[in-house]
Amino acid sequence: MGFREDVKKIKALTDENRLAIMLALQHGEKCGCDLLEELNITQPTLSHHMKILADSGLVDYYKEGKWMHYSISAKGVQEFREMIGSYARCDCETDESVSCGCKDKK
Amino acid sequence: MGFREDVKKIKALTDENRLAIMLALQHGEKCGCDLLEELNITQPTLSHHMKILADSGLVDYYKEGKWMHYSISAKGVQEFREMIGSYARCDCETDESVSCGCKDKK
DNA sequence: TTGATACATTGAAATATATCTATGTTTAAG
DNA sequence: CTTAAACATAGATATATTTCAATGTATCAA
Repeated sequence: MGFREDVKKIKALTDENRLAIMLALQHGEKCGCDLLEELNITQPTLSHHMKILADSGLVDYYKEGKWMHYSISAKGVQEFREMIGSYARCDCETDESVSCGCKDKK
Repeated sequence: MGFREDVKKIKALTDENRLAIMLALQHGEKCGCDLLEELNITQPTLSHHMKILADSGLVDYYKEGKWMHYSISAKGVQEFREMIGSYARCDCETDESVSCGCKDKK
């Protein structure tokens, strides 16, 4: 099973700075220097985090002159949420034959 | 902001064994000894992982005699997915005024 | 009470991660 | 060609995480 790849993608969101970056990109594209001003971290640390977010597919980017432009990847986000859903789900919702007791807790 | 707590919850799913456990619980409640037979890990390691999953709220449990019974928490899963959605999302979907370019990539 | 089963806790070792300083690369302006 | 800005890479350090062996606790059966 491809757990390793999924773990790698989920780890993209297990850092406070990377969560802050996701929120910072929520309203549109930004360059690294913009992000640097919002996050109390050094430039190499930002570079490290952006590489992880880009590798995960959650963030798109392109280079323009000296600037790296980052943005949320709608496709990456959708795939990410579907992947999360494959683990964080409850079959009770759709399958009457299972008996994990979820319905009792609603 | 409460990034720290969210990071802690997301970390619940950043381990191959814990993902395997979530799948193993997908079709209903199981005890620790059942899970032990499916996962090539020792009992203390399973205990460690179950504590993390339980703390995250994704997994419910109750003790019955010698056995610990574990199951997916429908409520926990729903809250988890909503939390993930607050970071892994794209405002383009619902807000025409933003310009992160998501639409172009669909 | 004794022994066995299920599970938790402790402590140690190996590995992974986040962060910084220092330095390198690329681009553009003067 | 120089310089400065934006970003990447390398190396070091501190911290976190995973895992296991050893041990402790609780429950139940004989």
